[in-house]
Parts: sequence; C-alpha cells; structure tokens
Amino acid sequence: MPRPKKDAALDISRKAVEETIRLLGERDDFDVPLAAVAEAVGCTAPALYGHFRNKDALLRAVHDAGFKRLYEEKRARAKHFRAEPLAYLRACSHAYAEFAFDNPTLYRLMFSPPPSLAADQGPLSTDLGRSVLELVVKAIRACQKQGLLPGADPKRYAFTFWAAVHGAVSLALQNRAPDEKIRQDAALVVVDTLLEIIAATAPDRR
Amino acid sequence: MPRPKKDAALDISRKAVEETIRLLGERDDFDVPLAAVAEAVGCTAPALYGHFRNKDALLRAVHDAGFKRLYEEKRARAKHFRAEPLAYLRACSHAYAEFAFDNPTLYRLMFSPPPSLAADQGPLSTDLGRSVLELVVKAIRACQKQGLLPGADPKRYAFTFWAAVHGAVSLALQNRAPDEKIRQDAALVVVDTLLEIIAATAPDRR
DNA sequence: CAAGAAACTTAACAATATTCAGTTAGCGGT
DNA sequence: ACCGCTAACTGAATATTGTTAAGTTTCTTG
Repeated sequence: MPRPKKDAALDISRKAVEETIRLLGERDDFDVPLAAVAEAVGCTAPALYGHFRNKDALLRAVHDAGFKRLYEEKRARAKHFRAEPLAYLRACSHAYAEFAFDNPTLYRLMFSPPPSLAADQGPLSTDLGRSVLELVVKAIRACQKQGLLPGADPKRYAFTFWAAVHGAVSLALQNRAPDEKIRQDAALVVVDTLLEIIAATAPDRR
Repeated sequence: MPRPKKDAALDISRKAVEETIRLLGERDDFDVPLAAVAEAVGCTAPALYGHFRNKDALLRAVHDAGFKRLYEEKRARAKHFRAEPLAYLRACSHAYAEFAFDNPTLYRLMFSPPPSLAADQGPLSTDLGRSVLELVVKAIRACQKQGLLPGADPKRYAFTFWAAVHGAVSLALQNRAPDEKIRQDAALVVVDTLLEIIAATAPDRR
C-alpha cells in the first residue's frame, strides 16, 4: 500500500532514529541491518532512502541524537549541584559514565565512528560535542572562583578533564582496566582521582 | 595451482596481518574486503580460511599485532630517558600519540573494536594492553622516588594518566577538540598539562 | 474530477563474507 | 621409481545486506 494514510508520515525519520538506537542496544557492532530498522519502523528498507541519503546518513543522525541525549542527561543530572563545582563535575561525569555503560554501542558510534560519519560536519562548529565540553569549561571556571586551579586555562583543563573521563570510560568498556576489581568502576575511580587532584590545588590553609 | 611450492607457506598468516595493517592505512573504516587482503598476500579469499577461522579472527590478529607494535615503539622511543621520569613519560606519550596519528584506523581497531574481537580474551591476563600500562606504572613509581605524587597509588594514577592520553588522542582523531589551533596537537597539550600537574606536586622548595 | 506528484512497495543488482567440491603438489611407505 | 594420501589451495556456489529501478497507489491541486 503505497503512500501512507495521510499522517503515518509522523516522521518516519524520528522513529527510524529511535528504533535504531534501541536496536543498537541489542548488538555489539553497529552493523544493524537496514531491514531490521525498517521492520521496527513499520516499512520496507528502501523506504528509508526517502528520509536518509544512505545508511551512513541514518547512522549520522543516530550519532547526533546520541549527543543530544547525553547532553540533556548530563544537564538534568547536574542541575542540583550548581553551587558546588566539584560535586557538579562529579555528577556530570557520573552521568557521562552511566550513559556510556548503559549504551555501549551507541557510545562507540558517537566517539569512535568511521570518519565517514563525522566527515562533512565542519570543524565542530555545529557539533553537539562542543556543548558537552562547554559544561565542563563552566565548571572549571566555577572551581577557579573558589580559588581552585589558580592560573589554569579553563579550556585546556576542561579538555584534559573530559579526555580523561572519556578515556577511562572507553578503556573500561573494553575490559582494559588494570585489574578485575577496579575494572567495573574504573571510570569512576578516574573521576575521583581527577577531583582529588583539583581539590589539592586549594589555597593553603595550614 | 593448489598447494604452495613447498616454502611459499612462509607464513601466509604473517603476511596477511601485515598487509591488512597496510590496507587499513588506506581506508577510513576497517571493513577491508577479504579479497583485497588475499590479493595483497597473493592468494584467493577462501585460502585465508585455512589460517583464520573467519574475518574476525584475522582482525583480532591485526589488533594484537597493533599492540605489539605500539608497545615496542613506546619502549624504543623512551629508552633514553630512563633516568628522567617526567621526560620518560613525555616521550612515551608522544610515541603513543604519534602512533595513533600515523595509524588512525588501526588505532580505532585496537581501542574501539566491536566487542566480538576482544570477547574471548580473558579479563586481560594475556592482553598486550597490560604491558603498555605497565610502562606507565613504572614511570609513576620512578616519579615517586623523586618525591613527586607523594602517597599516590601508582596503579591508579598510571591508569588515570593513560586514560587521559588515550582520551585526548581519541578525541583529537575525531576533530572534537575545542578549537582549530589546539586540534592538531590537542593530545600533546593534554600530555603537557598532565606533566605540569605532576610536577606541581614537587616537594616545596620555597 | 483528472492529472501529477509523493511516498511507498516489490523486484532486481552489487558487493562481500563464507562454504563446498574439486584439484594438485609434495610426502611416506613399498 | 611408483601409489595412495593428505595438506593447501582454487573456482564456483550461497547468503546477507546495502542500494537502485520500475511500478503502484493515494493524496492533493487546479
């Protein structure tokens, strides 16, 4: 039955992205068959080509949707800690790690995609990743207002912080942590280590 | 012409791994066609199944060979800095970053593989990644012998250090650095930031 | 109410991993 | 020096999956 009954087109695109994310949750690699997505959406595979140029375009949309979700979860979770920069960073990072552990395959798609997915997006002007980083920059600045990290370049430290958390999560997802006990929450240990280091830069109170 | 001329079997396996690594250098994703590998090796695709159970097994071998190379490059490069822990860490990290930038696709295969590749290897007992980390642990211990990082758990700090470097490299490879200028050597900036932090823990000399 | 376009569908195509059956080169025993 | 026999490959066949082509129906618009 060609052409949907007037409203069925309630954004197949949106549904495709949602369902793809769900399907990614059920597999290891991100080679989810287009046919599977189509079935979940309720159409045939070629129909998707009316909404996405090709499979890469779909995966790119999924990639972007992932960043949107991550960004919103981070913000929502950390909202209550505005006043306490360290607690804020901690909450942010935990939300980040939890997101990664809850959606490992999506996380890999977001942070280690085949370059074909991220290629055409400029440097990262429009990139949602920038928004994620922005949250950390603000937190670092807030720390400095409390006397921590004196003289540090907020952007540089924010990037370093993010890199460490991302690296820890990324390694932990692969079971590449130093030993079994630490493995499970390796990412959280790294977060605490970083916060410890930042806290140690407090103005002397002896 | 079935059956090789007696010695041609000079390890097709080895050649397959080498050629695959080379071919990975020419593409973005790691879906290198098996036929391409076969041609580079000088045989047909099905022949490879005599040496690897399937494509995943080949990629797994490539993954492992990558770690071997990384480990050896790191060691070779840092050999001269044994006496100076900070310089040693710096050299190690630069070798690490350079390796990643020289072999971006291989690096992705090593650090963000589809779990099917890393699945059967135990926790990480046999894992070569452990050797890589071991180098960092030793460096941290050496730092402590010079009075730096007093009271820190070497394993924990080593893992944090590695995570930060890996994270920075990983983000930089995707152009996800904060701004164009930093992008190119974002990883190196992170390394310097970390060393700076470690150096700041020096015993007071005022 | 009749085009015409939009939005699918089914059928065809292409690339690629994997399997199967066949074939030949070298090896061991006689 | 000859005869199986196995190892190690080849060529053809199969299955899966992304993508394109052609056809069909429904909505919309003049």
